[in-house]
Amino acid sequence: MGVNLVKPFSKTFYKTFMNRKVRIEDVAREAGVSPTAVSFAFNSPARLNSATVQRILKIADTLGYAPNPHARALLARSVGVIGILTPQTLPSIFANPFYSAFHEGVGQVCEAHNLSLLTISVSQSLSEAAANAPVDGLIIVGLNERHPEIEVLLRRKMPFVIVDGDSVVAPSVNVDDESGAFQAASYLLESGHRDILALTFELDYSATHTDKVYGVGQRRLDGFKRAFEQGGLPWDDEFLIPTPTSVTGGAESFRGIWASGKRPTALLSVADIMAIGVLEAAADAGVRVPDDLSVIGFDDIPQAKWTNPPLTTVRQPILEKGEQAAQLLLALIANELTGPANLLLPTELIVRASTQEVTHRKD
Amino acid sequence: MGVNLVKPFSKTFYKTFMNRKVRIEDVAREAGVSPTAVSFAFNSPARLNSATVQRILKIADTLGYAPNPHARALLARSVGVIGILTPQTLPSIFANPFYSAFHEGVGQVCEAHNLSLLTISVSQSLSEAAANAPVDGLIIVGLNERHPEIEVLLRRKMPFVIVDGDSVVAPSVNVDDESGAFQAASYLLESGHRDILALTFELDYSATHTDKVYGVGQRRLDGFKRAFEQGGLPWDDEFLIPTPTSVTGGAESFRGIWASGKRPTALLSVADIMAIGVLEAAADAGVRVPDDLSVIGFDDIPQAKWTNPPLTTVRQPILEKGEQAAQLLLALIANELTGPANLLLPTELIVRASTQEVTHRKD
DNA sequence: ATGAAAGCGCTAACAG
DNA sequence: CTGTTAGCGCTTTCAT
Repeated sequence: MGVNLVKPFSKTFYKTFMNRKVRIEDVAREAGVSPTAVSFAFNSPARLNSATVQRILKIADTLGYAPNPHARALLARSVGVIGILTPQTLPSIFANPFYSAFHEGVGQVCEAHNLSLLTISVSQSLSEAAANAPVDGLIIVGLNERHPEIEVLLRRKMPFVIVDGDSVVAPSVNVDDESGAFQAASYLLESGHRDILALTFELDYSATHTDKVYGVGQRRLDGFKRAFEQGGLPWDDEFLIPTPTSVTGGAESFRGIWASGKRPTALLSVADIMAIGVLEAAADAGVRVPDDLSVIGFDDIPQAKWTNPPLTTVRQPILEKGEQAAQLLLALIANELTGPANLLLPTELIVRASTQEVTHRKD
Repeated sequence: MGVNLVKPFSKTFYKTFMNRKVRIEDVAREAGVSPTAVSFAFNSPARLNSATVQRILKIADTLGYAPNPHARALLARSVGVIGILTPQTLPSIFANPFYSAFHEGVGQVCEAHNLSLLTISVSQSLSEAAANAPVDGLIIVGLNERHPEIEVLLRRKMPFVIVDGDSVVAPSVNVDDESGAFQAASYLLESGHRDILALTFELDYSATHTDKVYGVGQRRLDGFKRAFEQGGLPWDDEFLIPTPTSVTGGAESFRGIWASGKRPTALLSVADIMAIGVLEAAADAGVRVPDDLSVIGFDDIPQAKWTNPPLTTVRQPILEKGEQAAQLLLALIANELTGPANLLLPTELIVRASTQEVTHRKD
């Protein structure tokens, strides 16, 4: 039964040592059974004589056979992978603690469902990247559903959920950015600050897919403005310092501000990582936080509490955001979503040591 | 030419609105051409009359067609995805700054080659997880090539590179852990410390796939021991405090040590995140670092310099490790690797403020 | 208990 | 310039 495995010139034996993967047919031939039997041995062993199953499995193992995941996915219409798509480069995603925490949340539910997580590289077209990705569904961060590239996905029936973006058709998860920003700015105002600058996301006019400014960035700005109005401080767009979303970006903005001669008593930042850069650059420049300058961030990434001084910031539940997004996506894929699912998670001001009343200012 | 798209009962029209993805055949029918023509329109437009291409593309767009990535991958024997496999849960990977930096390095080269990055969930069998993953190759972190589950991959001709693990057949990237650990311990010894405890990785006997202790963990321990020998301090396995690889793990170990009445003058840690937990717990307990306790980490994750006080640690080039691993993997996949490729990257002691001479100790 | 045959959706020789 | 045909590797009725 079955050709002896070690027969020197067995075609299968030969293939095993060539740079070609072993297919189901090779195993079948070597085991003297049909491909069907091999498939059964792997997928429904009960349908086969258990001795046969053993033999097949053993031969498969010897040959180093494993079912081709693409062929499987093609047939099963599912791969066990969900993707995260966001208009940023892969390295900048992984360098960003916000995304680490977000991935952690998504990872929790992936782990529970034994799914893997694909972080998608978007070099050119978003929709193209999405189309080529071997995923069962997508979590799209920082883009609006109405974005032309995203509408394509809708037409393609690719299941996706929107995070940090406007959405009515697709499920979505957002946090109350406006209110968080309002709290942050109000807190500063109430502490007596009247000379405040705001580090904002950059508006990248060249990238049609960057909607940050109309999404999260805009909402945070709206919150700042509302607080200013309410606090009786006229808003001026000159308060805005577009800053790269990174530690070094924040540091550079601080240096730029100081170099220009401006001496605000407080800095509002739309992201903790920028604020951390400010802290660092301020320390280097001998500017004391919070004595000389109050700094307030946004996100409450884990390291916000480790900074020196610990960062006052607006907490958003990043991990939960990831979890909810993943949960929503799985429900969508399983067709278990009845009705709209647009979540709005709360934000909360966390006062730590990087802010203080303006009256304490040394000069 | 081609059925009117909006004809109410066109089969394709119907499908478009059902929950079924549009296939190449649907586009072909609607455009009145063969599937081949549609394929050409997407993949080699030059081979078609440009008017035809336009028409096909337009119809494809209207229908919301995109080639099925699984079918494509099956045929092309490539998906444009590389995977990272490590015997840890997805959330713990993303929560770990070491992996963030590592992913960042891998992400740099992925981005350059327009590849996506799959972080694989390993619930049960490693080899099974690897087999089911739709990837062109794997970066395996923290496991030896000789591990039985990994040997399977070798037989399956799955291209992979080993990181932080022993390897002779597969390409690999390691850092000089032993020497780094030696430097760290020697530094402490030379600073007069004689009462030192070491936070080590946990040995998980239940998980056959956790080789940490025989790999990186063992090498770091070896370095510590050599330094002790050389420093004339007899080594005792009692110095070892197995600690979960997390901030909270480190904090708990600190509390455990203090609760047990031990008062070492210095703590050696095999990972920065554990050391950060120590710093935190020490601050909470009113133990001053470095006055009461010197703490030294390993890895030099980005946040090591932000801790309070900034952490003395052994730097390993994490980002470069990821980069090199990815580069090696791509070369392997492209069959451009001639001869063995086993990289050993250097480590370096970075002295910051969490350590000082023992003579300064207050008691 | 096992196998033959059809087909998942796509691409690429090879014809015409 | 366009279509026919034959798979890629696997699963799964349906038959035996």
